[in-house]
Amino acid sequence: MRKPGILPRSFYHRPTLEVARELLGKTLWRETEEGLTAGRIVEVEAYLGQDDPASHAYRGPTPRSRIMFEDCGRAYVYFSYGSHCCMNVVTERHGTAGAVLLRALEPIAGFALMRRRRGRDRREDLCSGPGKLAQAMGITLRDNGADLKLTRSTLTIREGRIPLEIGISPRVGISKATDRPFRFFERGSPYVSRVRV
DNA sequence: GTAGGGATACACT
DNA sequence: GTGTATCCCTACT
Repeated sequence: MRKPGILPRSFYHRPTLEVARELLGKTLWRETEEGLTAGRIVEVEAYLGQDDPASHAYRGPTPRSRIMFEDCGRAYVYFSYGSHCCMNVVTERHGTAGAVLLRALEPIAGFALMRRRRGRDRREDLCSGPGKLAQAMGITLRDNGADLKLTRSTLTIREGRIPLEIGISPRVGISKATDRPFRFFERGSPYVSRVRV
């Protein structure tokens, strides 16, 4: 399969909310020994730094959140609720924390492999949530820090078809700063996570 | 509606 | 070093 061009550093080196909105429609590509999987980003959430109580970076850098303060265009992967990994994309300049959580993908390649990893058949069940998409793409804590901008990387973000209409809502699954409209999704997509808006 | 699961951060000793 | 509250969730009932 022919792959689109990789997003450059300048794409990530901007305010997090801007990057979050523009990540919609871009494509995430993953290559492993098992094969290729890819999906189009249809739902994201922005997490800021010191100003954002819902962010892992809120209390400054820790061993886990350190990467959010560093080089942009890398993956921040964390382990959650005992069984799932979630993938974020680091934004902003070095020293300023920011990341965009990838919440849902529209599968575009490697359907069989995604189904095998997920143990689910329906396309809507493969990547419709942050834990689900990490599982479908084979993303684990070992991918924490992976550079998404390098051709030789097995995890990359590339160009894609931009959405017709973008929806905005508060973030889900958080207990602090629940009023901020930091969730962006492709309106009408059957592949977004099934949470109330 | 809720069980499950493990890493993380921080308050303590 | 130990205790414990929390968590950017999923799958099942």
